[in-house]
Amino acid sequence: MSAKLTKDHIIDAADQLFYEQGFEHTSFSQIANAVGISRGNFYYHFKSKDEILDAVINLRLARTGSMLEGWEIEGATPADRIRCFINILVMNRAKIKRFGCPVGTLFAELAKLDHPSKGNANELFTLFRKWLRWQFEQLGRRNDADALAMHLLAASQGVATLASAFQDENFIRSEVGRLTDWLASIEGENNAQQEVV
Amino acid sequence: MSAKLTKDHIIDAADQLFYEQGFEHTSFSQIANAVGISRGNFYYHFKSKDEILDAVINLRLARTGSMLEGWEIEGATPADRIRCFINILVMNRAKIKRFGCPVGTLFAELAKLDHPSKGNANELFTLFRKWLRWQFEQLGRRNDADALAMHLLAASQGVATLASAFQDENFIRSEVGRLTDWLASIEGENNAQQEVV
DNA sequence: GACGTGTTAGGACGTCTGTCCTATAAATAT
DNA sequence: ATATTTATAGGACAGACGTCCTAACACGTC
Repeated sequence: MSAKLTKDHIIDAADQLFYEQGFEHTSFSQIANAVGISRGNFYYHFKSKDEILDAVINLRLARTGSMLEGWEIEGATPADRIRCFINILVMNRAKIKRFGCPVGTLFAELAKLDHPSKGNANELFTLFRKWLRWQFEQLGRRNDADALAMHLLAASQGVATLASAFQDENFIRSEVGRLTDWLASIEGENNAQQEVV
Repeated sequence: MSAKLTKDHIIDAADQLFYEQGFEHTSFSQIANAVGISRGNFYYHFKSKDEILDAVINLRLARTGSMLEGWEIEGATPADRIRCFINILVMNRAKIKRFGCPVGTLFAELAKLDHPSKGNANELFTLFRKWLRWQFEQLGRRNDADALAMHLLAASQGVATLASAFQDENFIRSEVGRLTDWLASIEGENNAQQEVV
């Protein structure tokens, strides 16, 4: 098998296991079993477990970037694009219920470990934050776009945490409803302002 | 030293270390060092690490219960009591920034480990949920008290997560402002309703 | 067919973990 | 003062971990 393929398989398997079990709780043996290679083969592809973690984070960053680009095309208006973000809570509700938010839970773990890659993991949050800020700016909220982005990010993190704690998918739906209404009210305010101007 | 005291010291030290480093990442050696006893002495007080975890959770449950009882006395109105809850975000902002919310991060870790004590840890959330629900009921929101309680819980979890991720205490302050306004609007609605009736 | 590079399997190494045993010291009761 | 319970220290134990070495396989190229 080509090295590139095996390496990608390792990263994919690690990505999933880190999400479901956490980084520290996942062992080389488990990843090796998932990929179907021997434990000793890792050193050829990665010098350490931390290198795998970095690769996983980079993978997630790339995938997140693609997703955001996709929404840029999919959503006609800034509000539509923000709704894409809000709706991932519903789309991924089953996994969120079981394992929480991939971004939030990874960061929380690395923060407790005070792990060197904590900063890299944080880039995932930053990616969403900047994208959302940009959308709110386009929506006409230039003064408080960042605050709105942070508020929305925090709301989605909270929803994911509680949905997981109480094993409640309906809570996701109802809070997504709230957020959608909140966004609509912002949209309305802005349109009203534009009409006035 | 009396057994009771040593046991309490162990639980206290474990409580702190579990919060700062996580449950799995904290070893017996670390707890022993913190307390100033030998590693081998644990077995006399606790049969396993999981037993220490349960003791820590019970300690947190007891402390949380006392805190809620205190707010019951401290706050004159239901809204005042809910404001006590909102304000712990500001009170504990330094620790939240460094280690996140003690309730949320512990649950997230145990959920990933699929640990038997996951349910016990969840009781911490339930304690807050029921107390908040009761306050919203007293505030006159009998129909949606639980939804409001969940919403407020989720909001505080999200604030804690992002404050930790972005190392931003100001974000805690601004979101607490938002939540206080939100609560005031609920209070206002309810008073208006009462005036109508 | 021999060669060299890229890739893999298997296992050794030292370290750390939670668990558990046993001997000793301290405290209490008789 | 002696006996008995309570509490502690120290270390043994097996297992798991991440790391790393080495031999062998698969592959094109000469």
